[in-house]
Amino acid sequence: MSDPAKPTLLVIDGHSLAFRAFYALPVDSFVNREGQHTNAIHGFISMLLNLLKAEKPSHLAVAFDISRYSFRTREYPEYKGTRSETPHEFVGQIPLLQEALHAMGITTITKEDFEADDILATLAARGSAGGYKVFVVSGDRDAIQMVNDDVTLLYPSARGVTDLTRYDRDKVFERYGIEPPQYPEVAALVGETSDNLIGIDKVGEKTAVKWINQFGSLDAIIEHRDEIKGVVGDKLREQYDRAVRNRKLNRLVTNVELPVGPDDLERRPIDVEAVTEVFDRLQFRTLLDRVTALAEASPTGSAGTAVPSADSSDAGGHTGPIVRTLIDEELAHWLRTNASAEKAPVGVAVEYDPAGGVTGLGIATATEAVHIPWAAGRGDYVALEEWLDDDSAKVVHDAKRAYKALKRVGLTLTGLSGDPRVAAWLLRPGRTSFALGDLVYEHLGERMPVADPNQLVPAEDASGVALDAWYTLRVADDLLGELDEGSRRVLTEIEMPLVPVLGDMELTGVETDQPALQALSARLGDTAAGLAAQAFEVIGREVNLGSPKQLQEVLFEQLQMPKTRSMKTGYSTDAGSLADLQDKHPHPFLDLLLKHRDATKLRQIIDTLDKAVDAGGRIHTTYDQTGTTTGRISSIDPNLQNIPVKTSVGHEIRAAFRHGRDYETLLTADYSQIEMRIMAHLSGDEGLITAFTEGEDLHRFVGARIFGVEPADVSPTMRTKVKAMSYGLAYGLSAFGLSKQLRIDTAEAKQLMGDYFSRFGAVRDYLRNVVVQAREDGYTETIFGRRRPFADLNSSNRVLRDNAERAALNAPIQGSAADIMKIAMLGVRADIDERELQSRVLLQVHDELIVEVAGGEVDAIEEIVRRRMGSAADLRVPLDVSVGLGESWDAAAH
DNA sequence: CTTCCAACGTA
DNA sequence: CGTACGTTGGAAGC
Repeated sequence: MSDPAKPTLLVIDGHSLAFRAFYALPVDSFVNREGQHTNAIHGFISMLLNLLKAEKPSHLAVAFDISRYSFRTREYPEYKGTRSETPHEFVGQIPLLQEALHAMGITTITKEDFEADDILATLAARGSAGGYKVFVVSGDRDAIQMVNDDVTLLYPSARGVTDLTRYDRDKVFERYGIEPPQYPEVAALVGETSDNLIGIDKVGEKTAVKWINQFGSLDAIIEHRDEIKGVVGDKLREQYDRAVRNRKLNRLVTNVELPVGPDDLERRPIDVEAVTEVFDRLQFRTLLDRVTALAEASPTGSAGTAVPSADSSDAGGHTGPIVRTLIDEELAHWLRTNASAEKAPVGVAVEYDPAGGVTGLGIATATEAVHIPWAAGRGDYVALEEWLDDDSAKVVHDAKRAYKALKRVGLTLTGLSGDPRVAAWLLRPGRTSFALGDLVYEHLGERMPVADPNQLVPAEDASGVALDAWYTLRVADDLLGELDEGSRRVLTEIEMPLVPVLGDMELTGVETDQPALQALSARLGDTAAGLAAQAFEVIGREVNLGSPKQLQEVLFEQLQMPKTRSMKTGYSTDAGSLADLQDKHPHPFLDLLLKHRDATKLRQIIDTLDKAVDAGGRIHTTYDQTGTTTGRISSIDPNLQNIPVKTSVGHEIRAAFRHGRDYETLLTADYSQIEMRIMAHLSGDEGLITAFTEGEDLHRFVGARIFGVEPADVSPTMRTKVKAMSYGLAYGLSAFGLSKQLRIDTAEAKQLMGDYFSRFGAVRDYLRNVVVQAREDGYTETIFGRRRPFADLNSSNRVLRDNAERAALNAPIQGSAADIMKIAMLGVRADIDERELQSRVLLQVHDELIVEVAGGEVDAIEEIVRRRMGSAADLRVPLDVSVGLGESWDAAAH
């Protein structure tokens, strides 16, 4: 333990420790979803957290080398010359580590022309002179010279980076038999292979220590070199200049000019929001927990607490609200006084029961919070019901969930003005958690009280939901303040009005022909079984055809097929690879396997749908309003946005989605080529705009321009190529990718791309500019101001950077399309409500809406849908909408 | 029992 | 070496 009377300074050699960590942890076990290796960062942070806990330093800094070059390499170019290339997996981890450290409030220091150890030595010297107890963490043995009564070296052992050996004066003496300042003299005599410093031949540690103890210093040894007998004496006399040079180079500089001194390194609060962002990106879950736990424990020293404590009497300036339970007239009065339409928004939270019902409500202003027990069928909540359904502004976390739960118990939630979940998503769509507690912690720096998990029955006072409402309001305020104006408008004008629209779509569900699904499943089951039997016959044994591992055995060992694309776990057996194999090495097993996979996959999809059918024969999906990074909604449980369509079985599946008994038909409406139209709009490319305003068939028109023929003479092959090219553009497709997809050679693909861009140059300019702009701004923006931040556009890791560039290229296009569809949905809903029609939108599949049309409303709905979808945005090209009618989703397709 | 991966469905 | 998603079974880790 450190002396409580003395401040403790901890200084770390960032590069050497990160490098140790890199070799201590398996590279392949630490890769984030973007392919960035993180093992060095993980190991380093883990070590750091252990140190913070164990040593509780009051002052802290991490020093980094700027480059491999320093005054030492100028003096002796061979210095560290034997070091090999930095492994590519290590590249890029250092900047990320520095980012993580900054988020943790830790100072990092670099100094041109010096090595990190010189910085450490300087800080250690100043710290020790300034009355600090100093810990130096370095993986470089030269750091031993810094050790004295105030300075302890923590040196990583061979076992790993978290296992540090403490070298104080006694330990150094015990290990080397000398005092710390003498260590570099020993090292100078012996040499240091890792630094490419060659010592005196035949002199090892034993000899060097013996001489030092005998003569007192390196200078004295050299002075008395004639007294040393034997071969080593000869070598010393021959080579002593080596020791002199080594000593010059391994002397750490203790007076580097630094912008900071020990006193400036007082530990600062951890920026939990920033840490969460960085760790999310790195996919450090347990480390995030450890850091936040540390932030809560609050560091030592007078820097203050890392975060205001949840204790409301503490810092942060917030005292807890007055919590009361109100019903009847008292509640009515409270609502009139505190939560009318003229007042500021209030927070609302719902207490859900496990079945999806409601057991209570919380409503809160900035200073007061009210708990309302709810029991279905009680008649004394008239004022509450009216208030919920009026225009007074309500802020609700996960508003869609609340809207649905309340609607199920007969309450309508209106006036939704904000949702911290959605706001946090708009601020940073890539984040992993949108839980209220996490948002509160990050943005307010407070821990929400959690219910005691050991308590089976919730507390009697049930103030929990009232406090939820209070925190909801406060965190929503904070988030709103962080949003830029464009994002705020997306929140209030698109996302919040969309909540009830999506909620009603989910509650309504879609009618399903369950017997048809089951029959289809059985049929595919038979098919699959037959195919499996044949496949087993062909290979003479039974294997699990669904196991990539067992398939690899069959294909590459038993059947000796040529190796396919290699993966982490072996060689790929995906459909593309199998098709390639069939070309090179035809075998009946391959075809049977592909067909079997097809049948089982479809059956699995059908069975999933079958299980999701409710008692009323309908399937209810849940739309995740915060599920994507681009602005789209996603669909879960079940996912109705990936129902097969391309194959004949796909059509049969879609034929099982039908209109309800009391409705006349299904109507599907979809945007044609919306993303290409958005590209035309955003790029302002005259050619592309003309294609959309004049051309009958986009790809034919574009093909005619590219190949220099009349539209009528564009062959199907030409059209296919142009279509692939056009669609690929918005995804950042390369010539290589295009050639692979079209099975043409790269030269032809390059030619095609060149021809395309020579005719539609503004498209290329636009796509380039998106990336340039995003690199500058750090984010992309849709037509409506929805932002998506990008962290890796300036990454030194090419894979990361390229991936980020393609995503940045696509984000404004995909995102604007998503915005347009959402605006259209709001318009359709507004018209249906206004005209009191009975028809209802059931599903959204990114560029398609499926509507269940009530009797006699077909014409009205078609008009509404066409008009609202067609006018959702005012672009330089028309938005084309195609509409189909039919008794099933399949029949209504077009 | 949980987490990861390969594979594959959609726009 | 093409963006954005969700679900699945098997394998591997606990």
